[in-house]
Amino acid sequence: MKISTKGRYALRMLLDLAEHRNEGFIALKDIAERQDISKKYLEQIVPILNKSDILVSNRGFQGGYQLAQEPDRITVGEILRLTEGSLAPVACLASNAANCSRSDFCETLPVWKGLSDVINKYLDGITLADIIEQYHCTETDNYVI
Amino acid sequence: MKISTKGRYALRMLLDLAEHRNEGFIALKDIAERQDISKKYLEQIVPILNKSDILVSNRGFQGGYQLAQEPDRITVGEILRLTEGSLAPVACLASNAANCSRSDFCETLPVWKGLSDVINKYLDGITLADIIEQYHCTETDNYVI
DNA sequence: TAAATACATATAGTATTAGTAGGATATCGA
DNA sequence: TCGATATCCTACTAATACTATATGTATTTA
Repeated sequence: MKISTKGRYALRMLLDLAEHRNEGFIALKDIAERQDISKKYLEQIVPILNKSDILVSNRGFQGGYQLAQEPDRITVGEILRLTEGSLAPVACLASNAANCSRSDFCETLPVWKGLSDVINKYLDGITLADIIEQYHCTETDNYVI
Repeated sequence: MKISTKGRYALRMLLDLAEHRNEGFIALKDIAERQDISKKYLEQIVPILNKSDILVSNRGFQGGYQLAQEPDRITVGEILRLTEGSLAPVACLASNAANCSRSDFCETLPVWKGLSDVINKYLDGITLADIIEQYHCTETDNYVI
């Protein structure tokens, strides 16, 4: 029941982009250095994000990445669903799930369904802008739905 | 971000015990057959639960397992924390976590902390009795906090 | 053209998951 | 006491996922 490095690094990368969003295209090299993440590994994560319209990229000299939307329009749920594949806590609830033979009489399915809803609802309620704002606040409370 | 078979099977085993709690000690063999889970694999999961006071076991002829508490006293959160090790969505929040060097200035930590709280709160709000009651209801809504 | 950068693909070690398998040990009923 | 039944213990294994590293190609701008 863990978020993988793919999801965590993607979030940190996009946060980094959000905080430098007035500096033109940001090279992956800079993000990798600031966040202390292998650039090569980030290169593997970027295409996942690039398929959606979260990122805009520019190749060549002084190329790099920019956010395609304002930080208050990008939610953590959106990022993690892309990178983790699915936020469903059991395979039978994932969008690409083969139909489980037990699903018709499974007592536990509603529990997992409810858990999935709670997780998605919480993460969809947090934007990149929320995280940055909270970080520069003295307030250290958690996010609430 | 998945609950493993250990946690899912443990929950189904305890639900089975809850539903047969007036029949004395229940043999693992019977649970394994009813739930269609390998008995040998269940034998591996049981000791984890047996360390806490969720289960009472009886060896020998006509031995087996019983719930040590009423089904409305046993929560899903309790079961899953035992079998999954921890329900923390990131390693640095697990109880046995080595201190992460980034934790002092990590922007994302509050997000994970909040997610962890939401998950634990939801799962601690559901008991075995809740699941059984809901299953025998026509109502198919999800659990709510 | 040269340098910097994104993009693509292949490889690989390590850890975790999800079991199997076999036997040892304890306990109960007859 | 004996044997049946059941829990308990310890390895072993195949498959998969995780977490990268390595190498090379395409593209852009100065």
